[in-house]
Amino acid sequence: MKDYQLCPKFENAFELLGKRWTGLIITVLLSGPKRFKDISELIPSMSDRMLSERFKELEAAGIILRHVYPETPVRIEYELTAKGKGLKPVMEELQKWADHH
Amino acid sequence: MKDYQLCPKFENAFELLGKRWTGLIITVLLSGPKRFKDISELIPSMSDRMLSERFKELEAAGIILRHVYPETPVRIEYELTAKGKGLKPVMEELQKWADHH
DNA sequence: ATAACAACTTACTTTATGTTAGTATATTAT
DNA sequence: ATAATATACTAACATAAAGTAAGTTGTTAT
Repeated sequence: MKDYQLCPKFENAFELLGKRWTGLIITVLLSGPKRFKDISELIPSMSDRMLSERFKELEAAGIILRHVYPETPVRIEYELTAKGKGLKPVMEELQKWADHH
Repeated sequence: MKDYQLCPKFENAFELLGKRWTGLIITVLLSGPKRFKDISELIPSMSDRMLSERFKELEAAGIILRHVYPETPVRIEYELTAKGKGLKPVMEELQKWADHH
């Protein structure tokens, strides 16, 4: 029964979300811009190394923006782009599912 | 701005979907029960080894069922449980997102 | 007896992730 | 002046996950 065909865009989406931590990082950012340390504390089981790597991937994918505020100490915030915010309904449905099952 | 708290159920959801191939396998199964070879052909970049491993994880998580039909050659089908089918809205939202961005 | 087929499994290599320690820059404390 | 603190990382190394290719099992077909 091979009645289904995967679409490349959908497969691409999973190359991102199918990586560990990516979904949680995006979810946390849906509540507003955050600093490195904030996210690190909200997802304590994730290492700094992974957060740093995921930030770079998400920025390259156009899902987050990196803002540098030259205060002292320097403040760097990560914020979802429109593309990133577009994932909100996905996360909401997933939250519903997680609650039910 | 630490105004967000992750819920454990949601984190669990990402322990599954945050693994490579899991999302695609579930998506393919949303169109109906499939055999090992069917899925393997629908997702050609995935190895048999991974499909086998993911099937076991998904079965253990109560997301798919394994049916054995003692024909010759034996037919084995994998089918989503109610819990598995519950992910349909998630995948639909993700598909929408993938189309727009 | 040999080949063909589905559904895997095994052994080995490569990549991803985890762990711990360290760097750069600036301010504050002693 | 020196040490301590803070943020935002990076580097080096170890372990776990995933990729690759070949092999196994059980059955039917030739």
